[in-house]
Amino acid sequence: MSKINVSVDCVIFGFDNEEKKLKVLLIKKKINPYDKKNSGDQIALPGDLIRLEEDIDEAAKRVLFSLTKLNNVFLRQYKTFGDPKRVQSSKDQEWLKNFRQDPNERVITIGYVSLVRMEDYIPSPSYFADDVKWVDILDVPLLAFDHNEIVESGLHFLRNELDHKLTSELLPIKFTLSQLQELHEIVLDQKFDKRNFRKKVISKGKIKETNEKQKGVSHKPARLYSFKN
Amino acid sequence: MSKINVSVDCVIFGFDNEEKKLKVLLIKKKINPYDKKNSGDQIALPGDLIRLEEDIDEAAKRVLFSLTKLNNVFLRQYKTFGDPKRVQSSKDQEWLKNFRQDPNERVITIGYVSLVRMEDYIPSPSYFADDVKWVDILDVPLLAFDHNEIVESGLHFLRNELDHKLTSELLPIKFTLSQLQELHEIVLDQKFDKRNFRKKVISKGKIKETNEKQKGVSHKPARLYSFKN
DNA sequence: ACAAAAGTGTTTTTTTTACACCCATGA
DNA sequence: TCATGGGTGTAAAAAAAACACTTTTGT
Repeated sequence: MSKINVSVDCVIFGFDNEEKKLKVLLIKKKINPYDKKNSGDQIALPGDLIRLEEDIDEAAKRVLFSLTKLNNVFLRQYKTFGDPKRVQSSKDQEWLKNFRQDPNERVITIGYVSLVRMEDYIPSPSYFADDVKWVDILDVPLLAFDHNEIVESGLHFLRNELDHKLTSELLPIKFTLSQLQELHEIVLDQKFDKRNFRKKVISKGKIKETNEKQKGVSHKPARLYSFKN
Repeated sequence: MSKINVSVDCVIFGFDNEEKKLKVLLIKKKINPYDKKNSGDQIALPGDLIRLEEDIDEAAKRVLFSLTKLNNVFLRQYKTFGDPKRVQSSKDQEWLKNFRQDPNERVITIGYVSLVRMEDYIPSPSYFADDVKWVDILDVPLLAFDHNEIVESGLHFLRNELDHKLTSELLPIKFTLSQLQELHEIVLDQKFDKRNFRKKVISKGKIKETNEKQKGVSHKPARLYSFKN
């Protein structure tokens, strides 16, 4: 017999339009209500065991929804973490023993990343999540298990793979080129030249002009674009 | 209880220096000796369940060795396959029922790719492998489970990720630039211009000249290079 | 009229591609 | 001396980077 616990962990990056920052969605896990010291307090990625007959991509969607109520998020599998000791550090045992039959058993986890517009996805804690919040990627605290490593490698993956499919989730259906540029700048943490950025993005042929313009802005209104298809 | 069988599958690509082709390593699985029809005959990737307390990267090495005797292969994890029905097609049940307690149980598999010099890695079947062979990537037959899909996506990954770490396994410690070029041409299935290839590969700074030259060739002997570090 | 972001072209630099001949060796 | 693959530079084309001023709107 060599069956193993398998979980999914979701690294949801949020593009914060107000603070112009990239954030990551973290949950605070419910602790044992009888534990007065709150020693089981844990900040973690939304993640949980997958079910016996569930597709892994489906599991990622379900788990994300069950803990945060986020729905319709495009999730991309990027890496599986399988160190046999990854959940056995002492900091994690307190929580595990309330939620798992055998808290010492290994868990292999499949990592998923996504990138969403923060304002469109208001998470709300549920199930074993006591709280859910967006945390600046520069202020990520010590997390449960190996979740700091999972966040790091998720960010790395995101920056290398930033493309049409991920970015098209992030903007309104109709958006300005400046919004698109800002998105790229925040995610990649790099500045681009306005003219060059426009030339390149238009030449890629993934977006098209609409006839509409911004309304109610106290400057020249920008033309709105949309993604093709 | 939601523990699941987890396996690794190794997609080992072999660079065939004689035929100048890219091949993939497949095993023929042992069938039930009492089954006269040989109906359990299966060609598959080398892969097997991981052990209870084993790191997944270690598992990939162990499994590859246990089935093919290949050793010291640099394996890279690239994707996890988790369709709950992936091992339940009828073509696979015959074999499974001889090797698994419950042949209907799902198995999640973690895919690993590698690229090796065929001549350096002479596989030899062992454990439940009846035979091991290198098969031209254009002649891959119908495989067990979803292994055709795993091979396809492994090839895709390889072509996108071909880099120093993968290629340095493929050549002798000291190699000529023509050997390096040929390797790239075969793996990527593309021709390159000799002068441009040399310029680019030298400018990347990953290789260095040695003072040695080829010996015993009936043409101008080529300078030998080695990878840095 | 002013502030604020939109919009737009040209030049320079860098990178990539195309291309052809002489060289050193073994047979 | 011939056959074989080794080795080299330059020009053209394409892609990327640098750069500054005018326009339209709301206040």
